[in-house]
Amino acid sequence: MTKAIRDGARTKVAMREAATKLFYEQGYEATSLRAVAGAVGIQVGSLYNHIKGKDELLTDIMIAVMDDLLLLVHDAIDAAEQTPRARFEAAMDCHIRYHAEHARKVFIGNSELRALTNGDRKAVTARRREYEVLLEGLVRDVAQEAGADVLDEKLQTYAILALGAHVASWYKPRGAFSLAHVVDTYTRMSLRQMGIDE
Amino acid sequence: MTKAIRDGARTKVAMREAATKLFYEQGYEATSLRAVAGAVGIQVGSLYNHIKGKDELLTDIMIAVMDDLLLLVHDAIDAAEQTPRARFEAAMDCHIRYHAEHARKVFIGNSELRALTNGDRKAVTARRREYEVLLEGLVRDVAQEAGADVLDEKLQTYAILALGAHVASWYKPRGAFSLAHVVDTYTRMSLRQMGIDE
Amino acid sequence: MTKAIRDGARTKVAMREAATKLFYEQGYEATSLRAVAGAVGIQVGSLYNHIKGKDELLTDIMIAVMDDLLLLVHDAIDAAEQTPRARFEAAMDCHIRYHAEHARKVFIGNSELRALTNGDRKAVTARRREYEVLLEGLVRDVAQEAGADVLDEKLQTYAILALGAHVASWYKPRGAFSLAHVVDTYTRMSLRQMGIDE
Amino acid sequence: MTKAIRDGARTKVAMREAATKLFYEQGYEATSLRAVAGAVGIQVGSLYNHIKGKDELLTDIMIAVMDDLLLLVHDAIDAAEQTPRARFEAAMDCHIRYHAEHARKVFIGNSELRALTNGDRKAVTARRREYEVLLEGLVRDVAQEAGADVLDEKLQTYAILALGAHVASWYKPRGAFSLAHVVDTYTRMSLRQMGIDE
DNA sequence: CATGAATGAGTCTTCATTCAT
DNA sequence: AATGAATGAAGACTCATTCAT
Repeated sequence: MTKAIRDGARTKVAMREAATKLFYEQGYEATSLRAVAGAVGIQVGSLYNHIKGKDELLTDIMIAVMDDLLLLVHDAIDAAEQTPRARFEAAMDCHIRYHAEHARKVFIGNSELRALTNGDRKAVTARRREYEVLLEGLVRDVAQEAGADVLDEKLQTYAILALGAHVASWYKPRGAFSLAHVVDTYTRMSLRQMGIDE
Repeated sequence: MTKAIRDGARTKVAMREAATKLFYEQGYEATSLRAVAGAVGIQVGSLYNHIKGKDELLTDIMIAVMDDLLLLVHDAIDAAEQTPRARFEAAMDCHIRYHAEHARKVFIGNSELRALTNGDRKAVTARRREYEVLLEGLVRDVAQEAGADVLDEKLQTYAILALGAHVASWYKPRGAFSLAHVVDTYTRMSLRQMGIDE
Repeated sequence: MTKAIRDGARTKVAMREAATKLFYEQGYEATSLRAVAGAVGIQVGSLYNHIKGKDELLTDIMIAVMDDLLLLVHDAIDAAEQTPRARFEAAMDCHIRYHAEHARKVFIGNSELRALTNGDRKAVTARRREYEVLLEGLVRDVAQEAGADVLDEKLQTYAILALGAHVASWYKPRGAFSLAHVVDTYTRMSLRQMGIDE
Repeated sequence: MTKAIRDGARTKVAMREAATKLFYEQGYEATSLRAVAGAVGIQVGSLYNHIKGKDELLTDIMIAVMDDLLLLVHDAIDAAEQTPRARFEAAMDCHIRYHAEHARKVFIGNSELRALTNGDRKAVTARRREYEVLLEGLVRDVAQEAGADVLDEKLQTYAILALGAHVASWYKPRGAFSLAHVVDTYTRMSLRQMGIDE
């Protein structure tokens, strides 16, 4: 009866947040739009005033994550001192921190790729590939500067990506580890891994 | 007679394989029993002669993975020379190799935890915890023997677990990397990561 | 000011045209108001500034068709020489011509009767009955004048109505038959059918 | 709870009959599968044990009608004396009779063509075309034999098709006209229409 | 042990309609 | 007049599960 919120922008934001929470907790397929609508406080049909379909909700989250991540890491290395070492450390800080602080969105990004339609999947994987290339370049530069013998640049990069994904799967804000500790430890471990003395 | 029995057993195996393939490709929720039955070549209803419900299919896979992994790693370190270093390397070999060779099952194990019922989830996470403790012990021992300064034993163990999970997400038998290369590289990288010279 | 008024009227006309096109192509039930609004270039909600509901769109078309047809045939027979033969021929010309030239509206009138609400259906069927009675009178007169033996006046009238409906289902302006040819042929065939020499 | 009929064949027949009745009364689009299931006495989902989708219900009816009609008319002209006149009269009898006796199915066939998917529509229109060609041949033969001057063979055939469609739209078993009377009258009217004395 | 028919709850989506702005 | 956001009911279809044969 009462026509509730009546603010398109706010509704859309609420939808994104509800979807993020639910997709994280139950998975995309197991989350019904009923549940999303319920969390927002509107009727199911009303969702369609803001999206074309359920998949849009997922695609939006996944693309936004990668865009955010790319933007933030780029900003971080631009803001850092322009030495390979400083740039690498800035990137690692940003990488781990983002994966921890946005664990839910990142986790969705890592587990729901197959739920995307072909076109959307391409859009997401292109960004993931771009991120990978960015990190690989930083790995190469820092290793070269240090004269270090990286065993395999690509596998080394994968190891760093793996850390991010894993952090996103267990990090909790008030858990056993402080974010600073995790960031610091993983950055130093990665440098060691490349054969670079701290 | 024997034929009937043999067929029954064969059907169950086929079901497990079909379920593994489909859960890996589409996810548990997105996979219908109709699809499983279709892959096996029987009707949906017939599945219920072998399982109690859809979740049993998933639980079986996830528990079997952890049991296999625990068994194999235990066997590997038992068979190795009884030095911490040899035991750690044997475990790493087994860890990475298993994650690569059984990528589909492992991937399911990592992504479908939330689809399990409470009881089953506990059974699985208990085994995962057991595996983590096992690895952590090996990490501690090898570090102590080498007099190395591991930055954080738990985070170090997580990094190794992360490698396994990540390998399972991209490794393909006839891909760009040979299994031996991946195993060797990640083992050496992990030793370096702990501050141990090779 | 005048602009607003003019636009309002223009919108209503556009709505009727869009509805005619869509109801003809997809049927009343299969046509959504969204589609009508889209064809007009406005939002769905805006339609309700001009109509009370979807059914009004259909009723308007169907009643207008019958009113047009009645008016035109009446005019035609009034304008013709006042002999039964001339009046019948004038009516046939008008009948066939209208069904061909307004094929879409007529087709809607013939297929969507059951979509009308009871009251509206009565209004339409009353006019259809009136048209039938009008034709039947012309049939009777022309037969009597010619001393012809019409086999069954009602079935004869139905045959003429059938021709109209059928023409509306296949006639296309630039098709294989010219309108003049169709009109002429069907008029002569109808006379023959009644046993009247041409 | 009770698992009702349990006889696939009987259920399918009941579905077809229910669909015919409902599609005739309300139109294809306006008929819900709920209604069909209700008329059959099963749940909506159970319909899908017998059909792939709602459209199959419609397609089946429409194709069966044309197949029946073609078969019956062919049989009728084969069984008739082998003169053009006898063959034409046999066909007309069968044509009108079928349209009257199966008015509902025929009416569906004439009004729901646009509801079919492209492929199915082609299958149906091919049969309709075949029927038209069959009738046109009979028209030509009977006219030639009688030395009659048919004004336009195609339009003449259309007029006969129109009669069938129209009959199907008003004929009721216990209505004002006996079937024999309708058949006889329309046959004679059609002969007259072609300029053939009875 | 497999089948095919049934269930009933649930899915996403579309729709006509209302109404504050 | 037009918009955009909401409603609530209904739509077709899918699914896990049951069970008589």
